[in-house]
Amino acid sequence: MSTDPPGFELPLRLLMGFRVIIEELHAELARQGHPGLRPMHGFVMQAVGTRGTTAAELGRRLGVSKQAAGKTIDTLMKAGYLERGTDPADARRKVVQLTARGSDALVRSARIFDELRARWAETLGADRLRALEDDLRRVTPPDPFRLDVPGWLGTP
Amino acid sequence: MSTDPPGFELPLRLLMGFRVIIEELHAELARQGHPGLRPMHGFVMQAVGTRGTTAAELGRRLGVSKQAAGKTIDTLMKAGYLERGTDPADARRKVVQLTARGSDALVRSARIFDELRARWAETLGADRLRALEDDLRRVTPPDPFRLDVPGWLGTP
DNA sequence: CCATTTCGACAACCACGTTGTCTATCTTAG
DNA sequence: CTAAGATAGACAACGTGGTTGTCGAAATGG
Repeated sequence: MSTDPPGFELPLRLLMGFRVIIEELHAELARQGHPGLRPMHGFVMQAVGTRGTTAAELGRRLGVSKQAAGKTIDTLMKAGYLERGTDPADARRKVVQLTARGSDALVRSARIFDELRARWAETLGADRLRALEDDLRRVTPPDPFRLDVPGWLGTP
Repeated sequence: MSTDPPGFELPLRLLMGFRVIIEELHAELARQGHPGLRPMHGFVMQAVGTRGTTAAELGRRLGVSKQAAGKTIDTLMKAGYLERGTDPADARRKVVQLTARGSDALVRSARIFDELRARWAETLGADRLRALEDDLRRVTPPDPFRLDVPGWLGTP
Protein backbone atom coordinates (compact mmCIF):
# COMPACT_ATOMS: atom_id res chain seq x y z
CA MET A 1 0.00 0.00 0.00
CA SER A 2 1.17 3.54 -0.65
CA THR A 3 2.13 5.81 2.20
CA ASP A 4 -0.08 8.65 3.37
CA PRO A 5 0.79 12.16 2.29
CA PRO A 6 1.97 14.60 4.95
CA GLY A 7 -0.90 16.17 6.82
CA PHE A 8 -0.18 19.68 5.63
CA GLU A 9 -1.08 18.84 2.06
CA LEU A 10 -4.78 18.40 2.78
CA PRO A 11 -5.54 21.98 3.89
CA LEU A 12 -3.40 23.28 1.05
CA ARG A 13 -5.37 21.31 -1.51
CA LEU A 14 -8.67 22.43 -0.01
CA LEU A 15 -7.59 26.05 -0.24
CA MET A 16 -6.28 25.60 -3.76
CA GLY A 17 -9.53 23.96 -4.80
CA PHE A 18 -11.45 26.89 -3.43
CA ARG A 19 -9.18 29.35 -5.15
CA VAL A 20 -9.35 27.59 -8.49
CA ILE A 21 -13.13 27.77 -8.48
CA ILE A 22 -13.31 31.34 -7.26
CA GLU A 23 -10.74 32.56 -9.75
CA GLU A 24 -12.49 30.91 -12.66
CA LEU A 25 -15.80 32.31 -11.47
CA HIS A 26 -14.47 35.83 -11.44
CA ALA A 27 -12.67 35.48 -14.72
CA GLU A 28 -15.95 34.42 -16.26
CA LEU A 29 -17.93 37.11 -14.45
CA ALA A 30 -15.49 39.68 -15.78
CA ARG A 31 -16.11 38.35 -19.30
CA GLN A 32 -19.85 38.61 -18.74
CA GLY A 33 -19.80 42.27 -17.83
CA HIS A 34 -18.86 42.18 -14.18
CA PRO A 35 -15.19 43.00 -13.87
CA GLY A 36 -14.23 44.59 -10.59
CA LEU A 37 -16.32 42.18 -8.59
CA ARG A 38 -14.30 40.70 -5.73
CA PRO A 39 -14.84 37.30 -4.15
CA MET A 40 -16.11 38.96 -1.02
CA HIS A 41 -18.74 40.81 -2.97
CA GLY A 42 -20.39 37.60 -4.04
CA PHE A 43 -20.70 36.46 -0.47
CA VAL A 44 -22.12 39.80 0.56
CA MET A 45 -24.69 39.94 -2.24
CA GLN A 46 -25.69 36.37 -1.53
CA ALA A 47 -26.17 37.34 2.10
CA VAL A 48 -28.15 40.44 1.17
CA GLY A 49 -30.44 38.27 -0.90
CA THR A 50 -33.55 39.39 -2.75
CA ARG A 51 -35.24 40.54 0.42
CA GLY A 52 -32.71 43.17 1.38
CA THR A 53 -31.14 43.70 4.77
CA THR A 54 -29.38 46.27 6.93
CA ALA A 55 -25.75 46.80 7.82
CA ALA A 56 -26.10 45.48 11.36
CA GLU A 57 -28.07 42.46 10.24
CA LEU A 58 -25.59 41.75 7.46
CA GLY A 59 -22.73 41.96 9.90
CA ARG A 60 -24.41 39.39 12.12
CA ARG A 61 -25.09 37.07 9.23
CA LEU A 62 -21.53 37.27 7.98
CA GLY A 63 -19.91 37.18 11.38
CA VAL A 64 -18.24 40.57 11.11
CA SER A 65 -18.82 43.88 12.87
CA LYS A 66 -21.59 46.14 11.64
CA GLN A 67 -18.94 48.73 10.81
CA ALA A 68 -17.15 46.32 8.51
CA ALA A 69 -20.44 45.37 6.91
CA GLY A 70 -21.26 49.04 6.48
CA LYS A 71 -17.99 49.72 4.69
CA THR A 72 -18.52 46.82 2.33
CA ILE A 73 -22.03 48.03 1.59
CA ASP A 74 -20.60 51.44 0.71
CA THR A 75 -18.20 49.82 -1.72
CA LEU A 76 -20.91 47.75 -3.39
CA MET A 77 -23.16 50.79 -3.59
CA LYS A 78 -20.49 52.83 -5.33
CA ALA A 79 -20.03 49.96 -7.77
CA GLY A 80 -23.75 49.94 -8.51
CA TYR A 81 -24.65 46.57 -7.05
CA LEU A 82 -26.60 47.71 -4.03
CA GLU A 83 -28.92 50.57 -3.23
CA ARG A 84 -30.00 51.95 0.07
CA GLY A 85 -33.54 52.80 1.02
CA THR A 86 -35.30 53.70 4.22
CA ASP A 87 -37.62 51.70 6.39
CA PRO A 88 -40.89 53.58 6.98
CA ALA A 89 -41.50 51.48 10.09
CA ASP A 90 -38.13 52.25 11.66
CA ALA A 91 -36.33 55.48 10.91
CA ARG A 92 -33.01 54.10 12.15
CA ARG A 93 -32.82 51.27 9.68
CA LYS A 94 -31.44 51.82 6.21
CA VAL A 95 -32.37 48.85 4.10
CA VAL A 96 -29.93 47.81 1.38
CA GLN A 97 -31.19 45.92 -1.63
CA LEU A 98 -29.75 44.47 -4.78
CA THR A 99 -29.99 46.63 -7.86
CA ALA A 100 -30.87 45.08 -11.20
CA ARG A 101 -27.14 44.85 -11.82
CA GLY A 102 -26.64 43.14 -8.49
CA SER A 103 -29.32 40.56 -9.26
CA ASP A 104 -27.78 39.97 -12.64
CA ALA A 105 -24.41 39.28 -11.07
CA LEU A 106 -25.98 36.85 -8.63
CA VAL A 107 -27.87 34.97 -11.34
CA ARG A 108 -24.78 34.70 -13.49
CA SER A 109 -22.70 33.55 -10.52
CA ALA A 110 -25.12 30.74 -9.79
CA ARG A 111 -25.00 29.57 -13.40
CA ILE A 112 -21.22 29.76 -13.57
CA PHE A 113 -20.88 27.83 -10.31
CA ASP A 114 -23.05 25.10 -11.76
CA GLU A 115 -20.95 24.99 -14.90
CA LEU A 116 -17.72 24.79 -12.94
CA ARG A 117 -19.13 21.99 -10.84
CA ALA A 118 -20.09 20.18 -14.02
CA ARG A 119 -16.51 20.49 -15.23
CA TRP A 120 -15.27 18.92 -12.02
CA ALA A 121 -17.83 16.16 -12.48
CA GLU A 122 -16.40 15.48 -15.93
CA THR A 123 -12.88 15.32 -14.58
CA LEU A 124 -13.56 13.28 -11.47
CA GLY A 125 -16.73 11.47 -12.35
CA ALA A 126 -20.12 12.40 -10.96
CA ASP A 127 -19.93 9.78 -8.24
CA ARG A 128 -16.54 10.79 -6.98
CA LEU A 129 -17.55 14.43 -6.91
CA ARG A 130 -20.68 13.63 -4.98
CA ALA A 131 -18.62 11.55 -2.56
CA LEU A 132 -16.19 14.42 -2.15
CA GLU A 133 -19.01 16.79 -1.31
CA ASP A 134 -20.54 14.29 1.09
CA ASP A 135 -17.22 13.83 2.84
CA LEU A 136 -16.66 17.54 3.16
CA ARG A 137 -20.12 17.96 4.65
CA ARG A 138 -19.22 15.43 7.31
CA VAL A 139 -16.14 17.31 8.47
CA THR A 140 -17.40 20.89 8.23
CA PRO A 141 -20.05 22.76 10.20
CA PRO A 142 -23.54 22.51 8.76
CA ASP A 143 -24.31 26.21 8.41
CA PRO A 144 -23.31 27.21 4.90
CA PHE A 145 -22.96 30.86 5.82
CA ARG A 146 -21.26 32.34 8.83
CA LEU A 147 -18.00 32.21 7.03
CA ASP A 148 -16.36 35.33 8.35
CA VAL A 149 -14.66 34.88 5.05
CA PRO A 150 -11.95 37.43 5.46
CA GLY A 151 -10.66 37.84 8.98
CA TRP A 152 -9.42 34.33 9.54
CA LEU A 153 -6.13 35.23 7.95
CA GLY A 154 -5.96 38.57 9.62
CA THR A 155 -6.53 39.82 13.11
CA PRO A 156 -6.53 37.57 16.16
CA MET B 1 -31.03 9.04 -7.73
CA SER B 2 -30.60 12.16 -5.67
CA THR B 3 -30.23 15.53 -7.29
CA ASP B 4 -26.93 17.37 -7.44
CA PRO B 5 -26.32 20.15 -4.94
CA PRO B 6 -26.10 23.71 -6.26
CA GLY B 7 -22.66 24.54 -7.61
CA PHE B 8 -21.92 27.20 -5.04
CA GLU B 9 -21.80 24.69 -2.21
CA LEU B 10 -18.60 23.04 -3.41
CA PRO B 11 -16.29 26.07 -3.04
CA LEU B 12 -17.92 26.87 0.27
CA ARG B 13 -17.24 23.40 1.61
CA LEU B 14 -13.67 23.53 0.38
CA LEU B 15 -13.12 26.81 2.17
CA MET B 16 -14.82 25.57 5.31
CA GLY B 17 -12.70 22.44 5.27
CA PHE B 18 -9.59 24.55 5.04
CA ARG B 19 -10.76 26.81 7.81
CA VAL B 20 -11.67 23.96 10.12
CA ILE B 21 -8.19 22.49 9.82
CA ILE B 22 -6.39 25.80 10.13
CA GLU B 23 -8.42 26.88 13.13
CA GLU B 24 -7.83 23.63 14.95
CA LEU B 25 -4.16 23.81 14.12
CA HIS B 26 -3.84 27.25 15.64
CA ALA B 27 -5.92 26.43 18.66
CA GLU B 28 -3.57 23.53 19.33
CA LEU B 29 -0.47 25.60 18.57
CA ALA B 30 -1.68 28.19 21.05
CA ARG B 31 -2.04 25.43 23.66
CA GLN B 32 1.50 24.28 22.90
CA GLY B 33 3.10 27.63 23.54
CA HIS B 34 2.57 29.42 20.26
CA PRO B 35 -0.35 31.76 20.63
CA GLY B 36 -0.21 34.79 18.38
CA LEU B 37 0.84 32.72 15.39
CA ARG B 38 -1.34 33.52 12.37
CA PRO B 39 -2.14 31.20 9.47
CA MET B 40 0.03 33.25 7.19
CA HIS B 41 2.99 32.82 9.48
CA GLY B 42 2.97 29.09 9.04
CA PHE B 43 3.13 29.45 5.28
CA VAL B 44 5.94 31.93 5.54
CA MET B 45 8.02 29.83 7.91
CA GLN B 46 7.45 26.79 5.75
CA ALA B 47 8.67 28.80 2.77
CA VAL B 48 11.69 30.08 4.69
CA GLY B 49 12.60 26.51 5.52
CA THR B 50 15.68 25.35 7.37
CA ARG B 51 18.05 26.78 4.79
CA GLY B 52 17.00 30.40 5.19
CA THR B 53 16.15 32.85 2.43
CA THR B 54 15.90 36.55 1.64
CA ALA B 55 12.96 38.89 1.37
CA ALA B 56 13.07 39.09 -2.41
CA GLU B 57 13.43 35.35 -2.79
CA LEU B 58 10.63 34.75 -0.31
CA GLY B 59 8.39 37.12 -2.21
CA ARG B 60 9.03 35.21 -5.41
CA ARG B 61 8.36 31.88 -3.77
CA LEU B 62 5.12 33.10 -2.24
CA GLY B 63 3.96 35.08 -5.23
CA VAL B 64 3.90 38.44 -3.48
CA SER B 65 6.00 41.56 -3.78
CA LYS B 66 9.33 41.71 -2.01
CA GLN B 67 7.99 44.60 0.04
CA ALA B 68 5.11 42.51 1.32
CA ALA B 69 7.49 39.68 2.11
CA GLY B 70 9.76 42.11 3.90
CA LYS B 71 6.94 43.38 6.08
CA THR B 72 5.91 39.88 7.03
CA ILE B 73 9.50 39.04 7.89
CA ASP B 74 9.57 42.08 10.17
CA THR B 75 6.48 40.84 11.96
CA LEU B 76 7.87 37.33 12.41
CA MET B 77 11.15 38.75 13.61
CA LYS B 78 9.46 40.88 16.25
CA ALA B 79 7.59 37.77 17.36
CA GLY B 80 10.84 35.88 17.71
CA TYR B 81 10.35 33.32 14.95
CA LEU B 82 12.91 34.58 12.47
CA GLU B 83 16.31 36.23 12.69
CA ARG B 84 18.20 38.19 10.12
CA GLY B 85 21.84 37.68 9.25
CA THR B 86 24.12 38.92 6.51
CA ASP B 87 25.56 37.14 3.52
CA PRO B 88 29.37 37.48 3.45
CA ALA B 89 29.33 36.78 -0.28
CA ASP B 90 26.80 39.49 -1.14
CA ALA B 91 26.49 42.58 1.01
CA ARG B 92 23.04 43.37 -0.39
CA ARG B 93 21.42 40.19 0.80
CA LYS B 94 20.07 39.87 4.32
CA VAL B 95 19.40 36.22 4.97
CA VAL B 96 16.50 35.37 7.27
CA GLN B 97 16.49 32.10 9.15
CA LEU B 98 14.26 30.31 11.57
CA THR B 99 15.10 30.76 15.23
CA ALA B 100 14.89 27.80 17.58
CA ARG B 101 11.38 28.97 18.41
CA GLY B 102 10.55 29.11 14.74
CA SER B 103 11.77 25.57 14.15
CA ASP B 104 9.79 24.40 17.15
CA ALA B 105 6.62 25.92 15.74
CA LEU B 106 7.24 24.25 12.41
CA VAL B 107 7.86 20.83 13.94
CA ARG B 108 4.75 21.10 16.08
CA SER B 109 2.69 22.24 13.11
CA ALA B 110 3.73 19.21 11.10
CA ARG B 111 2.78 16.88 13.92
CA ILE B 112 -0.57 18.59 14.49
CA PHE B 113 -1.37 18.50 10.79
CA ASP B 114 -0.73 14.77 10.78
CA GLU B 115 -2.96 14.31 13.80
CA LEU B 116 -5.76 16.33 12.23
CA ARG B 117 -5.48 14.30 9.06
CA ALA B 118 -5.69 11.13 11.13
CA ARG B 119 -8.91 12.43 12.69
CA TRP B 120 -10.38 12.99 9.25
CA ALA B 121 -9.30 9.48 8.31
CA GLU B 122 -11.21 8.14 11.31
CA THR B 123 -14.32 10.04 10.35
CA LEU B 124 -14.27 9.36 6.64
CA GLY B 125 -12.28 6.19 6.40
CA ALA B 126 -8.70 6.08 5.21
CA ASP B 127 -9.72 5.14 1.66
CA ARG B 128 -12.22 7.91 1.25
CA LEU B 129 -9.75 10.46 2.57
CA ARG B 130 -7.08 9.27 0.19
CA ALA B 131 -9.59 9.44 -2.64
CA LEU B 132 -10.52 12.96 -1.62
CA GLU B 133 -6.89 14.03 -1.71
CA ASP B 134 -6.36 12.32 -5.05
CA ASP B 135 -9.36 14.07 -6.51
CA LEU B 136 -8.24 17.45 -5.24
CA ARG B 137 -4.82 16.90 -6.75
CA ARG B 138 -6.47 16.33 -10.11
CA VAL B 139 -8.33 19.64 -10.10
CA THR B 140 -5.67 21.89 -8.58
CA PRO B 141 -2.30 23.06 -9.87
CA PRO B 142 0.60 20.77 -8.98
CA ASP B 143 2.83 23.30 -7.23
CA PRO B 144 2.00 23.12 -3.53
CA PHE B 145 3.35 26.58 -2.88
CA ARG B 146 2.74 29.68 -4.93
CA LEU B 147 -0.45 30.27 -3.02
CA ASP B 148 -0.38 34.01 -2.70
CA VAL B 149 -2.39 33.02 0.27
CA PRO B 150 -3.73 36.38 1.17
CA GLY B 151 -4.41 38.62 -1.76
CA TRP B 152 -7.02 36.58 -3.50
CA LEU B 153 -9.68 38.23 -1.42
CA GLY B 154 -8.15 41.62 -1.67
CA THR B 155 -6.71 43.68 -4.43
CA PRO B 156 -7.25 42.91 -8.11
C1' DC C 1 -42.01 58.67 30.92
C1' DC C 2 -37.63 57.38 31.27
C1' DA C 3 -33.96 53.63 30.86
C1' DT C 4 -32.19 50.53 27.80
C1' DT C 5 -31.25 48.74 23.39
C1' DT C 6 -30.39 49.16 18.58
C1' DC C 7 -29.00 51.46 14.24
C1' DG C 8 -25.94 53.93 11.57
C1' DA C 9 -21.96 57.04 11.31
C1' DC C 10 -17.35 58.61 12.41
C1' DA C 11 -12.63 58.20 13.93
C1' DA C 12 -8.52 55.87 15.03
C1' DC C 13 -6.02 51.91 14.49
C1' DC C 14 -4.02 47.31 12.67
C1' DA C 15 -2.77 43.73 9.10
C1' DC C 16 -1.60 42.85 4.59
C1' DG C 17 -1.32 43.94 0.00
C1' DT C 18 0.17 47.16 -3.87
C1' DT C 19 3.31 50.64 -6.72
C1' DG C 20 6.92 53.78 -6.98
C1' DT C 21 11.39 55.62 -5.73
C1' DC C 22 15.93 55.55 -3.76
C1' DT C 23 20.69 53.83 -2.54
C1' DA C 24 24.01 50.27 -2.28
C1' DT C 25 25.91 46.47 -4.33
C1' DC C 26 26.80 42.90 -7.58
C1' DT C 27 27.35 41.52 -12.57
C1' DT C 28 28.28 41.89 -17.22
C1' DA C 29 29.66 43.97 -21.67
C1' DG C 30 32.63 46.79 -24.17
C1' DC D 1 38.69 48.47 -15.94
C1' DT D 2 34.96 51.01 -16.25
C1' DA D 3 30.33 52.12 -17.52
C1' DA D 4 25.76 50.29 -17.70
C1' DG D 5 22.35 47.34 -16.07
C1' DA D 6 20.12 44.22 -12.73
C1' DT D 7 19.06 43.14 -8.02
C1' DA D 8 18.48 43.63 -2.73
C1' DG D 9 16.45 46.06 0.61
C1' DA D 10 14.39 50.26 2.73
C1' DC D 11 10.94 53.89 2.81
C1' DA D 12 6.72 56.23 1.61
C1' DA D 13 2.03 56.60 0.03
C1' DC D 14 -2.01 54.33 -0.73
C1' DG D 15 -6.09 50.78 -0.99
C1' DT D 16 -8.87 47.25 1.18
C1' DG D 17 -10.88 45.00 4.84
C1' DG D 18 -11.08 44.26 9.59
C1' DT D 19 -11.31 45.89 14.63
C1' DT D 20 -12.75 48.98 18.89
C1' DG D 21 -14.75 52.84 20.81
C1' DT D 22 -17.88 56.72 20.86
C1' DC D 23 -21.87 59.17 19.73
C1' DG D 24 -26.64 60.84 18.57
C1' DA D 25 -31.12 59.51 16.97
C1' DA D 26 -34.84 56.42 17.16
C1' DA D 27 -37.39 52.41 18.95
C1' DT D 28 -38.87 49.65 22.89
C1' DG D 29 -40.25 48.06 27.38
C1' DG D 30 -40.86 48.38 32.40
